[in-house]
Amino acid sequence: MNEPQLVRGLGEQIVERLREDILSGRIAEGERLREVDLAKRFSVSRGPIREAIQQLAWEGVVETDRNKGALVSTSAPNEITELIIPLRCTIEKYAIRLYFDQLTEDDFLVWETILKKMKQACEVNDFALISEHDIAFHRSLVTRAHSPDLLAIWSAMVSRIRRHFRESHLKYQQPIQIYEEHLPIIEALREGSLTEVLQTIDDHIE
Amino acid sequence: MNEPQLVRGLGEQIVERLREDILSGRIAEGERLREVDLAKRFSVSRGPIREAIQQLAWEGVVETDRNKGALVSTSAPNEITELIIPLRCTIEKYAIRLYFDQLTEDDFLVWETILKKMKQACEVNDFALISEHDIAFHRSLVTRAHSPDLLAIWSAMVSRIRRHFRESHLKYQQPIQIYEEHLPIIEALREGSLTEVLQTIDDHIE
DNA sequence: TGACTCCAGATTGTTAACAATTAACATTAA
DNA sequence: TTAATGTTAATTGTTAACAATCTGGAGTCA
Repeated sequence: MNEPQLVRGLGEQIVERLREDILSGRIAEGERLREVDLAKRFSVSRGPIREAIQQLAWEGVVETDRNKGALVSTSAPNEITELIIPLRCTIEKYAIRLYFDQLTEDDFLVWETILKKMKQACEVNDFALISEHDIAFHRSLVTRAHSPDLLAIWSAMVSRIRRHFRESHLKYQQPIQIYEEHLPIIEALREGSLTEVLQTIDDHIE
Repeated sequence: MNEPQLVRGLGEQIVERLREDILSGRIAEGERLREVDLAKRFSVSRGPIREAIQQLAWEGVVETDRNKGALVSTSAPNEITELIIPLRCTIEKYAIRLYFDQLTEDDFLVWETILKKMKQACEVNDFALISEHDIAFHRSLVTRAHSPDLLAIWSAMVSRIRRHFRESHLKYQQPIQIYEEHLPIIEALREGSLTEVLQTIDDHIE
């Protein structure tokens, strides 16, 4: 059934916990990550720690120098966001074009499940969780194309603007609006033409 | 002087050798990569091998499943190339805009050095080497912006179309033309306006 | 025959010890 | 004092052994 990883390796679990710690600010910018410290903290050996750090390094969350270990990246003044957003938009629209005429009810089930969770997160003002579900939703728009290459490129971009996601959400006075802004996309996918769908993506990402 | 890594770790060396083996076809598509075999072949332990495989995995050269190891990716019918090329073009132009008015003679020295090597590779019809220098040149257009994020995104894309680079070069009857097509870029950077430079990039990547 | 269970070998995941490199500090000489 | 040079502790790079998981086939039963 192609289950998306029931059991995850230690490395992947550590990636998630470290990324959350860093993005939330619990681990400060510029702070040094020592392998032995992390190994002790997570009660694992340095193997999975090194695996996690390598992953975070290409996400841009940390920077590594040979023989000098890893530092938490200082978040660039993200002017780069203005480049990434249109690129990301291009990719998501490209992905949708690939499968638009093959949509099934299962696809909508996946999307609606994610949006339901996002709604719940909105109702309790959990901005970190809102961001994760927001990213998960857009990611699912891409994964539906079943193209590892497409997903990899999308991921490379989004990992660089995770902070932007969080910060932009913080501006909403009514978090539920974040949820509501996603509804037109699903609606268009259900009932609209391809052109209309692509337009809603443009409007949404803006 | 900010030397770009004199000594490289075993992992990185192995990445290069494996990537070359795979892209050149010496390791076939779909073939399985066993860690112990590779460890024996390169006379290292499995640590650096795992590091290399993780790197190749996000480049899209191999695919990994948990507890099942790595397979050489079957090169997608790269329709995705038609998406990546304009994206790549956008990024390179964005990068150049960032530093266009700060160019120094050192910058041209770097580019001319790469092009000189490319010319030599063209003269002996070494297509693999031509491709590497071609990629190195465009990469240097991006690295000059000193933005790790920009470089990471560019790399994520280019690693997916390395095969495309090689195949497109093979079509040239006079390999030296590949070299010559890069000259207008340098010329424009030296003497042209920003608009003209961006136009040569568009023309070159097409 | 066909589906199922179980076992053994192969392979990856994880760990802990060892080696190489770096960074900080003390020492020395100009 | 200041710069250069050892020296040592801390840290990362690498290795090899151990644990967990998967794969494929022999055997069993309906």
